[in-house]
Amino acid sequence: MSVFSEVSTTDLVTQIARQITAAIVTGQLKPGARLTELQLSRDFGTSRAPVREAARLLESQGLVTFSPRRGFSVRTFGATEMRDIYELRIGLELHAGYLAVERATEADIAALEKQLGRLYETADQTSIETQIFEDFAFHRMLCVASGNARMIKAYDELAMEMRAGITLIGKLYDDPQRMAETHEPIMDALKKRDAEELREALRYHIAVARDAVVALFEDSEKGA
Amino acid sequence: MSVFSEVSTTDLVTQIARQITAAIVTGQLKPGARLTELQLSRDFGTSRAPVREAARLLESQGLVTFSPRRGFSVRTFGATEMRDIYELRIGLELHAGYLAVERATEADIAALEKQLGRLYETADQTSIETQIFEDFAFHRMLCVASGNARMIKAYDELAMEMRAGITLIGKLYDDPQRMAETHEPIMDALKKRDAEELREALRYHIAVARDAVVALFEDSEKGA
DNA sequence: AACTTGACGATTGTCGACAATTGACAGTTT
DNA sequence: AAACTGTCAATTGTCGACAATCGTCAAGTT
Repeated sequence: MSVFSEVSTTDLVTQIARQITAAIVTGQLKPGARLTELQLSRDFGTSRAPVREAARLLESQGLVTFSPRRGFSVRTFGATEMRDIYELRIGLELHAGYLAVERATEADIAALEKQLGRLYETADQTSIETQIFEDFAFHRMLCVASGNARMIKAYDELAMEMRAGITLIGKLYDDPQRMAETHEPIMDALKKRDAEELREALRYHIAVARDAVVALFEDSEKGA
Repeated sequence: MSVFSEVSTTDLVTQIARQITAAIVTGQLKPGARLTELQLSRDFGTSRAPVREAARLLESQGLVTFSPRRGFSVRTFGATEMRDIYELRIGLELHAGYLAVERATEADIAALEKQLGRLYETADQTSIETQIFEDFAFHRMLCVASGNARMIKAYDELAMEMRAGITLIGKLYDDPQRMAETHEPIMDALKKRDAEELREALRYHIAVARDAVVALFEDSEKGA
């Protein structure tokens, strides 16, 4: 074992993608905004090539859209799109839970309980982004507990889109404390390794989130 | 309404991505094979830029892997990876069926029945690829019938990986006729709009495919 | 006045070249 | 002989430039 740790040599594409992603999910870049390559390359102090590749990467993640000869734009989210995303998440996460009941290790469950604790800890944080981050981390851990790597990848893709959409709305959880509490039935069912109970707990939990998000989107669409 | 139809101006990236994809899913490019940009650009008669972008596109689809400073390689599939993929597909497609029971239009169902007919028609085809293609088309239509656009996208991503993996094995269905027949219970349940029956039909159908594929991969891994 | 045409600026599509890094091989030292 | 070091070919990372295309807007025509 070496005394030294590796030095990071992250390439430009990764760095640029990260920065654009951050700008989108934090709402600094609003949906529909055009991302011209020249402008971005000026901002980053690079040439257009890495910017293009980073943008294509984000396109595959569903954060930006691409039209030939028109370039990249920050993805716009509609109510039906958010409904679709959450609906898919239900199918995904219910199955992750089903698998986790059989496969979750004690370490997995311990990690989930610890994460549940973090939900309560951050409940008084004013930062919505932090709360969302911790909430997503909990659900991601459930996917990890499913023992299915592809499941995690699929969840990450969805989470990115959900995060961008939620940030767009600006608010979601009226009561963070209560939000944390609604994870308890999920935790209980998993600890009991009761597949059916976990299924229902998850279905309810995500459906509530779906309805809240979709309603907010529908309102904002009516208003606009 | 114009007399003329649009002329295609597909850009190089799309064309290149298509060709590489075809080469991978048909097995002409074997897993692990390195894709050097210069070589590819020579083959396609273009510069490296479009090749890089096409390769990154395929990476996001899971067909090729990318390592910094090492470039692109055709993705290698292992037994556990294929198990994960099929497992996720189960969660996905079961939920698609659940939604389709409520949302499928008569046109959706008619399209599915027509596609079922094509399964029988192509059952005597020697080309495995054609059979796989038609089979996948059937299941894709189920996702379409779910009325969830995001579901279709997720399925397409999975299908691409499944197709590449299956082609790698070279064979899958011993009896194409029987393969076609096993779709009947799915069709019946959907026509009856019986959610629970459809769920079980799909679960069984996909689980059989999963077991077959995983077994083939495990054998080939033992052999190698 | 409404429509068509033409030109212009902005932006993307693609290219060829150079710099940086990697992996392998040979040469050298102990 | 083993290990280390230096060199070199191969490949990727990045760049700047040119050509092609699109949207816009003004000018011209009916």
